[in-house]
This record gives sequence, structure tokens and C-alpha cells, in this order.
Amino acid sequence: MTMRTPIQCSQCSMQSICVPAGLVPSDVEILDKSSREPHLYNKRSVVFSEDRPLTSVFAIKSGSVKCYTIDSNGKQQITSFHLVGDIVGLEALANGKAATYCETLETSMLCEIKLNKLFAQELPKVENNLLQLMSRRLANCSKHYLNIVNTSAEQKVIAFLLSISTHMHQHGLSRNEYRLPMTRTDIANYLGLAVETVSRIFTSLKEESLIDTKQSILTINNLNALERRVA
Amino acid sequence: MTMRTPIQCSQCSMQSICVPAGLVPSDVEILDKSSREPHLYNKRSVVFSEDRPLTSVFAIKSGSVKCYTIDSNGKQQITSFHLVGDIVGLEALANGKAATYCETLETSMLCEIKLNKLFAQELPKVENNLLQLMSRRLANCSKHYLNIVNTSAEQKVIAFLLSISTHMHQHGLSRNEYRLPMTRTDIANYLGLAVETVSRIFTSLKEESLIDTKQSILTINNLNALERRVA
DNA sequence: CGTGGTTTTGAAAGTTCTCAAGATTAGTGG
DNA sequence: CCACTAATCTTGAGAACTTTCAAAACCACG
Repeated sequence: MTMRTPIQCSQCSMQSICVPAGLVPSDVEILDKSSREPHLYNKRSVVFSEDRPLTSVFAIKSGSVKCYTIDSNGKQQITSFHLVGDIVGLEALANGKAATYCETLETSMLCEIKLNKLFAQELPKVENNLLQLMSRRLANCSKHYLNIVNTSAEQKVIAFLLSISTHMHQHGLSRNEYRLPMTRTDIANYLGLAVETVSRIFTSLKEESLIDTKQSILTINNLNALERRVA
Repeated sequence: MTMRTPIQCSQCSMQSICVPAGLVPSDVEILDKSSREPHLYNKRSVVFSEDRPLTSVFAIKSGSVKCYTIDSNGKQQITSFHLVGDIVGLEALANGKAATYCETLETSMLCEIKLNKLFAQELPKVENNLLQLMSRRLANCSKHYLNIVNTSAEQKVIAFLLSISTHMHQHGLSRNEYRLPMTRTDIANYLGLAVETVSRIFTSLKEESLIDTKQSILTINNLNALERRVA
């Protein structure tokens, strides 16, 4: 499979997706010098593990991942999902150890960007971009937090669907029709709800014709109406 | 009042608190050159406002702040509290605009660190420290998220009290007795609970002798027992 | 074409919220 | 320094929401 063959960033067809994630074109040649290797992961591959040494971040060229921790009772708790164009692993910068597990939800292609090599060259421009990226992530974190706190289960689910819609739109894909790569159980885990509650909400949204689902494809029929509900 | 008089970082008695927040001693002289001015804020002062231009971060030398947004219905939603030794405003780096309002909970002393001056000098070391700081904050964000999701109201409150306890301990203060600078209403807002629920939980924890409260002073009588409840 | 995992649906139990009112605390002016 | 007022905190009871448990329907995969 040709996708397994490492290619240079400058030749990478996904550049348009990866670059806007925070690395300006002028940095790309620098990245080529430090190692940055696209790699194909099968569904349910573990990209990195909690508490294990990690000095890289990963750009998602295709596919999706979930990040999660395992609590003291052995229960998985999903802390984030990441889709095409996202960068994963930024939390590890602080102490060189991964803060979570990271696992692919489907067959995915990720680029590993080795930060130690980048930092060794002390490139203020690249670091500035990383700072921008992390700052944006922090802002997003607050936003997600707002969706979780102080809202009904329905609002949580709608906010979740809309956040994916926004992400898709930002990456040039349809904001009204996309594939949900994660299971209902994963969504429930992530939102802190019971699976049954999530399922019931999907059903009621379908009954109101606000959304439709065919297999894992989600269609948003009335974006404005959904947005009004979480406002 | 002498505290109003700006002092240089190198003379600042709070250096031991501020410096571990992510700025190594060797950077302090650099910071003195770029502007960094301690300032006294009265209770309920607005330090910065959502969506307004912001190119500084603020180090909390004493006191505490809450960060919040105002939703479309005009309702305040608190996104974070910050105590002595914290740095506020990192979310603004991405686009030069504050992501939230920031308001003092009590009389507080803050240092404004003007980042544009720092960046103009392109100091990889300082930027590295900032990256570390933000990475740690991101990791914390996930952690806080875990406390919010998938736990009972009691666990949320306990996790909240413990997170402050940990913070105090990390800053050389007592982890078993500290002042809660925010109101029950603020805590409830932050945790996504009703005030009455928060109050009832404080009461029941007192009845179990796990904690005590005298005015705004909180005493933790059995740290281990509390930790066991959130595990 | 079965088999295991995922999703959906129903009914009862549990938790948290809302509304209402009383108790306590903090802030203000005399 | 005290009294007064406004704000905050606490407590109770019923309503609303979400979870749990149980079971059936659906789908993907080998």
C-alpha cells in the first residue's frame, strides 16, 4: 500500500490540511529536516500510551483518534476526540510524558513530528506557531467545558454534533453531512452521559427531523435550529 | 500604600511564587527589560474583558480571580479560577483577544507580562518556558474535565476542594486549611450544579467530619478519605 | 449466515434541580 | 461600635431529568 511509504511534507497532498493546523509554509522545509514521517495505523491502534515518554506530536492526515485515561478502577474515560487536521499530543510537552492514551477509531494516517529535533534548533518561528496552536487549543478547551457544564443532556449532544460540524467545515468538508467515527458508547463516555440517554436523544432529534442517521453517517437537516437549542 | 509602587522582578519578594510558574530565574532580567509591572486590584476589578485586545498575561502575586464568559442569554459562566502563583490570559495568545472576562475575587496583586515585547526579542528560552506552561495547563484542563464528567455532584465538589488543596500545597501553603475566595454560587456555576446542591454537599461533608468551615476558611480533616471518594 | 458487539426501547429508581422560605454573614452609614 | 440592609447560605419538599437494569432489534464481520 503506497500510503505506508513515507513522503516529504513538501510533497504531501495533505499539506493543505496539516499546514493550517499551525505550521506556516515557511516552516515546512524545516520540518522536513527534522523527522516527520507519515504512517498508516489500523483501526484501534494505540498511537501513544499514558505516562510513557513522548516528545512528538502527531498530525492527523486522515482518520480520527480518541484520547483517554484509565482511572483507578480501570474504567476508560475519554478526554478528547481528534479528527482530520488536528494535532495530538501537545499535553506531553510539559514533562515529556503522554497525559493520555491515544487510539485510532478507524484506519488513519498520522504524521509524527519529533519536537526534540525542532527544539534543538531553537526556532522561534516554529515555537511561536506551536504557542499559537496551544493557545487556540486552550481556548477550545474552555469552550468544550462550557458545553459540558450547565447544560442538559440534549444540549451536550447537540453541542457535540455541532463542534464536529464546525471542525469539518473548517477543513473544507461538508458541515451538514459527516461520518461519526466513534460509537454511541464513546460519545456517552466523553459527554459523561449514559449510552441509553445518548441514544434516546439521537432518536428524539430524528423524530423532530433535525438530524438523520444512516449507519455512521450523520446528516444535519436544520443547523440553525440545532444552534438555537444550545444558545 | 506601598504595594501600589511598581517594583522590579529582581527585587520582588514574590519571585519564589512567580518564577516556578514557568519562568526560570535566568529569564527574570529579560522580563525586567520588557515591561512587567505589579499592580494592586480592588475586589471585583475587571482585569481584562472577553474579545478585547490582549497581548499580555498576568501573574497572580496575591489574591485570586475568576475567568468567565457571558452567554447569549446574558448568563455568566465561570470557566476557571486562578489563585496565587497562577498565570492568567494564555488563551489570548492565539488571536490577541481575550477569550474570557477576568475579575478579581478579592483585593489582589497582579503582574502584567507584556508578551509582544518578549516575542519581539525572539527568546527561544522564554518561549520554551511558555510552551511548558501551556502544555501543563492543557493537561490540567483534561484533568479538570475528568472531574466534571461522569461523577456525582459530591465527587465534583470534593475534586474541586482537592484541586485547590493541591495548588496551595504546590505553592508552599497549607493543604489542609485555606480560604475559599469564591462564593458558593461561583462554585456551583463553575461545576455546573445548583447552589443548593453545593450547599447540601458542604453540609453533609461537615456532618461526616471530613471538612469544617469557619466563614470562608475551609479545613480538611481527612484528606485521604476525600481522595478515596473521587478515585 | 450465524455471532458478538452496538443501538434502541421500556419501566423503575435515583439524583439533582427548582421553588420557597428562613438563617447567617458581610457591608454601610450613623 | 452598633444597627440595618443586602447578599449569601442553608434547608425542605416536590418536580424534572438522567441513570440503571432488562431485553429486543440491528449491524458488521468472519
